[in-house]
Amino acid sequence: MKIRIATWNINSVRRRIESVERFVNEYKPDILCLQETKVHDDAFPFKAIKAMGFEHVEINGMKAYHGVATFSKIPLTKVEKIEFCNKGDARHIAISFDTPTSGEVTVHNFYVPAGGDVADIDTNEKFKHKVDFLGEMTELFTKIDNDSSAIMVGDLNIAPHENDVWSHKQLLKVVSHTPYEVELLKKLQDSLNWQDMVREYVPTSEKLYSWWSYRSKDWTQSNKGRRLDHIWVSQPLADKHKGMEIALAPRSWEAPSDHAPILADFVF
DNA sequence: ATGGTCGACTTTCGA
Repeated sequence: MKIRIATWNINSVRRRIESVERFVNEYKPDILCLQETKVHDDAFPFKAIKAMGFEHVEINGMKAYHGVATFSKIPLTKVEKIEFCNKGDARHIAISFDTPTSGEVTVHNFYVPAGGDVADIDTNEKFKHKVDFLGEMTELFTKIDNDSSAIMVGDLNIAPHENDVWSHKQLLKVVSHTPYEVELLKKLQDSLNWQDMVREYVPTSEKLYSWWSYRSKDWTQSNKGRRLDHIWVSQPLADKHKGMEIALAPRSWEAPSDHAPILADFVF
């Protein structure tokens, strides 16, 4: 059973529905996880997504902000949406499906709060939200059995390694790369002994990014990126993935998202 | 140069 899973912060699914369609046609994911859909469930473009071949469309949205969605061509055995931090926002959706070799596999789709501009929980409510959110995620995965088959994808809004950002020194105090956030991400990774799948394919000695700011005339020329998007797998799946790609082409499509999609191939 | 650009039922905020 070959399965291709993709994750993409789309920055408004309605503004970029044509890009989603092009991405599906060209990269052919079996499961597609989107973040920042920015649309209330009542206005979600269901028909367009189903027309792309996804029979199963699971959404968790809110008006104007945040929102995640997971589309699947594979029948689902379970769907779960967890509300973190009791703030009424929509940042998680999990789907499960059956496999011949790994039992039931669960794919968690996350959009972690960006955290605002100042890395201080006392003066910046958004940063406190980010810290609390990561804490609740860690708590959740600590409770889950280490033998379970789990995949976590999404925009975690943290670039942990020195080569996950264009300049380690210049970003040390910038939210997304502060030592405190990196420490919290490490705790999250330890909670289920997650494998950072993407870095299995590109060693930490090499620069690797998935996001480039809109505030740059030519993102390819300045190449001031950060690796904010991730795919992690639990230990039972550590040898089930067969390939990975950060798809750079969609970042140059017309009216692009500021994030590039990431693809992961599995054989179960 | 403390800039710059996106998207959202918007004249401002979140990213």
